[in-house]
Amino acid sequence: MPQISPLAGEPIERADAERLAGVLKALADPARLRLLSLIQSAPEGEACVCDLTAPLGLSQPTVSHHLRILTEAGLLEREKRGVWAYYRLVPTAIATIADLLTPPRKRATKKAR
Amino acid sequence: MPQISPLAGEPIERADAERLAGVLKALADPARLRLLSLIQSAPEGEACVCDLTAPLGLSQPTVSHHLRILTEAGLLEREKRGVWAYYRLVPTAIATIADLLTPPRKRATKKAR
DNA sequence: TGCGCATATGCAGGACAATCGATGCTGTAC
DNA sequence: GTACAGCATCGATTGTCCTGCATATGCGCA
Repeated sequence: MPQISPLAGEPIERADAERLAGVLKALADPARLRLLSLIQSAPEGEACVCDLTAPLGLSQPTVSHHLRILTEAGLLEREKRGVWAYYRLVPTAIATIADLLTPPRKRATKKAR
Repeated sequence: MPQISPLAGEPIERADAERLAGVLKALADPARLRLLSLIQSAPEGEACVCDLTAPLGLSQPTVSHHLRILTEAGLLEREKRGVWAYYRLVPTAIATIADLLTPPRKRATKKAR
């Protein structure tokens, strides 16, 4: 995931706005939010495509499509084991996004970049 | 802004996913992120449309359109003073979104709902 | 009352995205 | 080797979104 300056503080640059919007766009879909939630709450914190189509009520190609978008956004990582493809959350990816949205709370305001 | 259950914890409901995606979709646009940033960093924490068109490089109707979307998402509030319309951030709106994305960190993990 | 400015709305075109069926690819089992 | 299961990709369709132009609305001022 690229380095992005936070939303708070001085006015955000155009390029930063586009990068942040790109990641947020990956998040801004009901199916993808449910995918993240399902994977995160799965037994080992991982799930394969066949486990995800039924709960979502979407076709397998569509689920694959959404998983691809989440992976390219840096939110998921993929591991192929046998015929199955296991997806899991990239550890701090979502928290990083949340931090970019939230103005610095406790810490001293440091001007990044 | 409607009550939404957080992304972490047990699998998110379809309706919650749609609500959260709705707000995120309002955020997931470069022009709107820059609008939020510009307004937040403006002198009094507020700005009128005429202050925002030039920095964005977009037409006035387009800026009005984006401000409308942000307002309807509960992220901005509008106050009409004379011929001008002043927009400011809804105090904790963005932080609330960030909290929904972030799993509980310091606190004991309590399964919400 | 009439004019001008700041903003909002309607409309349309072009670009992008979600979805699915069909198909290709790659391991596994027999 | 052959058949099958899981997954990714392709192509097509449908819908949604961003943007600007034209226009309407509303307010202040002379």
